[in-house]
Amino acid sequence: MSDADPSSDVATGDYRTDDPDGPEGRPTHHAFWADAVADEIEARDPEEPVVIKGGVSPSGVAHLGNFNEIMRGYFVAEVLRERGYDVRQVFTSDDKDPLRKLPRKLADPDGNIVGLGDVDAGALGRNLGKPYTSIPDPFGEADSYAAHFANLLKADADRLGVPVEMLSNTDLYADGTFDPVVERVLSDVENAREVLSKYQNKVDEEYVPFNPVCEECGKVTETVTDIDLDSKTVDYVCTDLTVGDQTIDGCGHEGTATFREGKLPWRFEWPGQWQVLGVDFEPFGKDHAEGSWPSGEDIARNVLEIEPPVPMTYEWFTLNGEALSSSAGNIVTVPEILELLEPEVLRYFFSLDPRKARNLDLSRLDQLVDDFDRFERAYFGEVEDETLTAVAERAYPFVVDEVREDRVRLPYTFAAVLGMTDDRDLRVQMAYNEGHFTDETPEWAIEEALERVEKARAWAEQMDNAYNYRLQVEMPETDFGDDVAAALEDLATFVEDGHDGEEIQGEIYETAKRHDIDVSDLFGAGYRLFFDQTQGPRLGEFLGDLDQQFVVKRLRREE
RNA sequence: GGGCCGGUAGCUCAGUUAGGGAGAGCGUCUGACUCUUAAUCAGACGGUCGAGGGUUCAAAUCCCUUCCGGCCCGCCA
Repeated sequence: MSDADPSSDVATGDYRTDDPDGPEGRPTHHAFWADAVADEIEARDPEEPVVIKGGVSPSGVAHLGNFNEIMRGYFVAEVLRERGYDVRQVFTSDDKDPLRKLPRKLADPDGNIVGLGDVDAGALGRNLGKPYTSIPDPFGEADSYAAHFANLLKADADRLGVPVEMLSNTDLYADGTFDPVVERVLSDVENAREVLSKYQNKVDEEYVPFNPVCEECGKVTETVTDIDLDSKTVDYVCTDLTVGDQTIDGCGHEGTATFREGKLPWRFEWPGQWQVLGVDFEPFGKDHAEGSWPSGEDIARNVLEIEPPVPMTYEWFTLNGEALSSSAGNIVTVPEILELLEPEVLRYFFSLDPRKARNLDLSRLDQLVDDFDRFERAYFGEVEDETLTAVAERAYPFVVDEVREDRVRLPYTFAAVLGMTDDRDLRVQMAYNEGHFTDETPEWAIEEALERVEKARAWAEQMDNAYNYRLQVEMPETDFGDDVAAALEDLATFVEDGHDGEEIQGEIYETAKRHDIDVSDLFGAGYRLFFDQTQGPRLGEFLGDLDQQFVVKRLRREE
């Protein structure tokens, strides 16, 4: 590609494999995007282990969007492993970056979002400008602010069953891993300037692409006054750091730093990671597609003289129709979403085409789960949809921990109905009655299916939606007319005589007719008695599943 | 202003590489089940494929123009 041209055929997210040397002489079509990416990596004949990287700057909250960095790479890693490659998936925490401004929200060690007011904000404020790894963990548990954040991400990756190796940029500088890159950039500083200046206006003849950490105040500095390649040190002045419209004061100290006591600016650091880690593939958000990627590619080739990794741009997704924003509170974390659905459903979400911006609508999680269930059935050949089946055949095994055909999925909204009662036996019975379980269903499948009930129940409660009904253990307050009361008594007798749910459902209509009351009034009375609401699930069949004596007593309004 | 990506049914999306029948699920409506009440079953409705033009025997798909949304084009990451 043209060096000055920021557009790139690969960075656009167009990952068709188009290898002119391919034996077929034309692109191979893949149903699953990760296969196409894997083709591209394979075509480069990579050394093993193949390295797949992701990375972010530790911001304070590990939200679902950050997970693109891990999950997109995960699918490519799995495809390559299946093809017989040894694959190493790494995640770099860009933790030598300075804290530039106070985060408005943080995640506590359990992943819960808390405000700045819940921690010592003053202590954080005094650390502005220092590397994240030099700042104490606001929650006092991890080694540093950066470590706290990295722990959260690692825990989330574990929850999703993704084996990823966490790497600290700070460590990579400290242990000398980055030495060759820093030496290269600083020994060829004019060329480095020239390349970067195509992308950044601020690069002038004074610009030195290295930011020493001030030995006096600990802040990341920007003013290098001299480079000594022989002793591998730079001289610097700790000047003010401008961040947007804010200024972080420098201490004015003049000192000398080794190549390990500072950091490269991001535009060099990223390609530097590719070099020292031997990165073969890296997904990145669309914000990088037209900024860092073109410059990174250029720097890799023309400053470091390495081949950049296969890139892939992923679209951002929105949450409930709005951009993810921790400051605006429009955020969801992995632990939060795992309260509402199973890990495999979340993995499925990330297996979808990365080019498409997707909206994660929590109020319609049932749709996502239904889609997953259908995807799963397609894998087992139970869906008449060739396209979906083709994708499922490739992607499904990477989405679930284990492929097991006997698995039972209760439809999510049905699971929400089961969640109206805490009685496990009742839940199982209702699922039997609906044919989701049979005598053939293994016990483990029942156990796993029931886990979705807890998720769907949490969803119904959090969304306070049409499934948020609770079977009332205590008798609700009622105020029925004589005719309704008489009808309820009739119904109680009917139930007492022993009838199944279907019969009870029919009898509700009959009883209402006999007593010359509106059917809706009788249903309303039933919903009041059992749910303390004006509506609810299909009443007769629900009652048929409950304990008979309980139903009879409740209909008679006895405690 | 320039560039990149996206726009297909009410919702969520597949289909766009390599031109040929406009699709799925959910929702909605109707009906069935002794039954207006969210878990069953059947059927139907529903889209000028963002818009306009071009190429073609044939365009959601290729080309041009254009509208809308997101992102990049300061610094930083």
